[in-house]
Amino acid sequence: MTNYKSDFIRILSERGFINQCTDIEALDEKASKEVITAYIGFDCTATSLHIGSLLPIMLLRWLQKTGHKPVVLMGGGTTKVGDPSGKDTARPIMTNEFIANNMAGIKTVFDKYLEFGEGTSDAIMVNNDDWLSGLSYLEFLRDFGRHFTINRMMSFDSVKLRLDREQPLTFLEFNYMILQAYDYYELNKRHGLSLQMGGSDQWGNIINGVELTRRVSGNEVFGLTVPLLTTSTGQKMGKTANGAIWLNDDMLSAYDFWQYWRNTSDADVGRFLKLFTELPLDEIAKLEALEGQELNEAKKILAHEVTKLCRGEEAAINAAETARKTFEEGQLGKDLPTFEIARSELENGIPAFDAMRRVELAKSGGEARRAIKGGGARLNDKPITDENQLVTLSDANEDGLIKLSFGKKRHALIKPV
RNA sequence: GGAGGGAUGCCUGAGCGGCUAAAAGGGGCGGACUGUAAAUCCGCUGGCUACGCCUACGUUGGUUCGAAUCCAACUCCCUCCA
Repeated sequence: MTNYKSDFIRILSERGFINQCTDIEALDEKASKEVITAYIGFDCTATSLHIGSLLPIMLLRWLQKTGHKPVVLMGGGTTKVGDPSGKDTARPIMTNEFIANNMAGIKTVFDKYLEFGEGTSDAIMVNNDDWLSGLSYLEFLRDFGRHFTINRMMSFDSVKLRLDREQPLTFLEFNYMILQAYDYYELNKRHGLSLQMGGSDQWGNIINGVELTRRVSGNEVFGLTVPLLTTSTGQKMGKTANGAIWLNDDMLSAYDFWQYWRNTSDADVGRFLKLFTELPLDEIAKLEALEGQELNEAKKILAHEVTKLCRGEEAAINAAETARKTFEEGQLGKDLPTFEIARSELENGIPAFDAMRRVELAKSGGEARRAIKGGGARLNDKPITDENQLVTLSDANEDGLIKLSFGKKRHALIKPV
């Protein structure tokens, strides 16, 4: 490993953030001498980002921590087009209202990771719709279109993937990379940005921007990507039986968020501690060295640290406590998802399969029935043997709660009201 | 504009008149084993209070006792020709 001069590049390198960089030595040199302003773009395709975006966010956080200036680019304009990178079908066109709504949801998460303001290393947020929507087609083609050759565009992975698989790539999507490249030029001009970062799937888009900026304005700017994270089992991160692991708390409870990290595979613990927490490396090295069952302690620390950043310390502590009660003491943790059901209804009894569905452990009655048949459903920790078995008020424990479980890890409570 | 090929469940991909809620693999979920891990083995994988019913094989009609399978039109895609 090379000895980097700047804190920024050195830390990224030590922690495993760097996948590719246009010119790491020159960037390091620059970062060691002056405050660099760097940005990452975020698509507005959903009302919240999920943990797939956490790595880029941590990147911005380290940037700020090492004295540089982060710029969060909301893709309000580019989301109207849709990034074809890594996708083998076009995404449906999203309405402007939908995009605006998504952007509002996504914005909230950044306050937790970055300091916004007017100071030299304070973060700012910009929206590329501000300059993209007003572009005049013909002028844009003459000023910027001439810098792109089709020959070269065809050689990018995002394009090749579609062509190789004989999937259609519309002209709309084909233009995405040009718009993103233009973003870089525009941000360099407006705010003096000299570094664009992103996931490794953005490499092609990023170097297009680097080149466009150099050709049009003659400025040397940089690009840097983080690895596309997969778990050691080769899965993309962030999917579970319940859905995606969202960053926004109204989309996923802190308990479920905590649990996701607690369930990290052994082989991933060290890597994730380096990437997703800010613990010192020597401490991580100790945790990583734990073996067998003891590694579970490292997973709890991982879960705590990540949850603390994203959801706050109190939420992290509560989640840990609920998990401890649920798994280590076999009791009921108060953060388990709780559903209110009318007393009168419970007096008559609700069939077990229906109760499973009502507390959202199963998506359908059929799924609940299958779980029961397969021996994976439990009422107050006792296996449910008959799918029509009634859940009644008499199943409530001393605190007046009824516990239903789907598998060993997913639990929910019924509160009679 | 002309000629051919294609569209199947979360994905890949068989089926080409009844035995097909649709082979096989992947993924996912559950169980056993464990450490709330991995690997391995086993089961499940459209909906419905359910030995039955309903919706499904691009869309809409048609042929037939019966269609994912045959016919027609349409939509979208691919390849070749102009």
